[in-house]
Amino acid sequence: MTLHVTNTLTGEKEPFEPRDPENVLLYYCGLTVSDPPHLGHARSWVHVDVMHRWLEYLGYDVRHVENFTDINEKIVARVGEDDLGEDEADVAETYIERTLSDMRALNLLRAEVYPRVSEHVPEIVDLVETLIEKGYAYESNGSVYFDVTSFDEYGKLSNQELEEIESQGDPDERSEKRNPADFALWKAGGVDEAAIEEHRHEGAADAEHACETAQTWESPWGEGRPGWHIECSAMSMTHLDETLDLHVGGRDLVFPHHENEIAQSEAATDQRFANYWLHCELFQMDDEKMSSSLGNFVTVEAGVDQLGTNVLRTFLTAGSYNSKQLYSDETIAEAEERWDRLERAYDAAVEALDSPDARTKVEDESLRADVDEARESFVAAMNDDFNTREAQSALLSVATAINAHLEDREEYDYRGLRTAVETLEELGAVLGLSFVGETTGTADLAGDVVDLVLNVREQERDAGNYDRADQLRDELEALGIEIQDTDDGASYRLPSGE
RNA sequence: GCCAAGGUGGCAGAGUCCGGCCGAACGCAGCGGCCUGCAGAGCCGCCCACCGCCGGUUCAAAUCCGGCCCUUGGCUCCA
Repeated sequence: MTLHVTNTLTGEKEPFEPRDPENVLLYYCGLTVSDPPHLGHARSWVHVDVMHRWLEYLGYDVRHVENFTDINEKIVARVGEDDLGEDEADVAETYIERTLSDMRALNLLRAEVYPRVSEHVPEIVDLVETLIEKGYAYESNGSVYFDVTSFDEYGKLSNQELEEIESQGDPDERSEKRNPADFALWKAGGVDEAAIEEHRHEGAADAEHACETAQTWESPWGEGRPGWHIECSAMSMTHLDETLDLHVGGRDLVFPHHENEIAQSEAATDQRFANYWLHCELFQMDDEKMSSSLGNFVTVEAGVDQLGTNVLRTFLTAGSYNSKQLYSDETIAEAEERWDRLERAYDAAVEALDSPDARTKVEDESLRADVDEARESFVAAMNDDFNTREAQSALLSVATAINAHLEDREEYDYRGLRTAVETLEELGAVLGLSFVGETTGTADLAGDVVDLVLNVREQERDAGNYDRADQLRDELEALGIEIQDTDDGASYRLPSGE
């Protein structure tokens, strides 16, 4: 059973074969840092992170590169707003820091490099020059455009015919372009004020001033700024190779961004740009996608604060990366239940392992068989195009096996439980779920205080003062502390997230 | 208009590539039982699906083929 992935280029699910059997080159189209990251971004990040973790689990070394687009009109438009910064670079830096901190909060593995467009202008210029020399691009009024008619396979990723694309070109720019579908590799001059005006928020600097803060670079065609698409080609070639194994990004980038990346890269190198194109589907709000431009987003920061990393990651992987996912209070609540169920079973197993009864030689065949089976189905699910929903199901069935084993039992199967716990830890880690929370000093203290209250409650219960006992339980629950009475005393769970 | 993805139980969401083990997973909600002072958690069991519509292929179709309807995304701001 080997890994299979759905390749947008072919529309087929194919066996994954990296060029080098030991190393995988993974490029992820990162953010334009003009807004705080939202849960839609987090969904893609987490899925890419799970891909990265699974590839490592399979034994590959993963070289993972993820860019930041820090040159963009939308960034310029925010100059002066709040404390974002006084020029384009400041604003970008503010959001890059914010993004990296959000990524840490989501427990993402770090990429090897986070290249920035602003640091790769020379490479971009080189690439553009190559394209001009090879006859794929032309200069016009100080700007450089890619001539789509020169690249026979233009449209192969998004499955469109060139004439269809041509008819949709922006009429305002036709004058400079040979073909309306041609796209800019290099844009002459500074930033267009009108473009800034369009994206300005309240409180931002006026458009004229903002434009003045935007950086321009020298080039063979005069002062100017790089076009949007060329950056990813330049950066992925710089930090990885001319041919990538996996190129991942949001579904909304298929056209024009990825289509153009293919055209300019393959034209320049005569090599296939990426062997596998994977696209993450978007969040579905009521009847539209979540996006920065629609303003209907929840920030990653708010999501982590509200739900905690584990619940959030459970939510974000509750559907396959390449299927749309419904974003609603109900679907979030469901993810919370799924995670809680996992965590409760895990905690119960760990607790049982600590008890003296666990040292027996009882063997529970069905526990062991269920855990083995769960592991197999987890592996099969992940190998089948990173099916995280199925993988979660496998984890949940380990939880059920643990609970069933613990039910009405005097003696435990130590080895069986041990395996179950290790399986949850190991496979959970593939999804970035962490059962062993960091116990901070304050959490320990809180635990001690809760124990104290529970002791008092226990005395009240023994005395038959159930009203008083229930009151204490209600008050603890009002604080988010969940109480469970068991045969040997009450246990509790502190609120998750912290 | 063109391109792409999808329409599966009350909800959510796998399964569709490679037709039979799908008598449709996992979870939530609901119901019954056990446990319990009560509650929760948990266990066992159950309910709910003619798998968008119509036609075809086949011994056999949610899965393959054809047509239709609907939804969503993209069509140069987008993860």
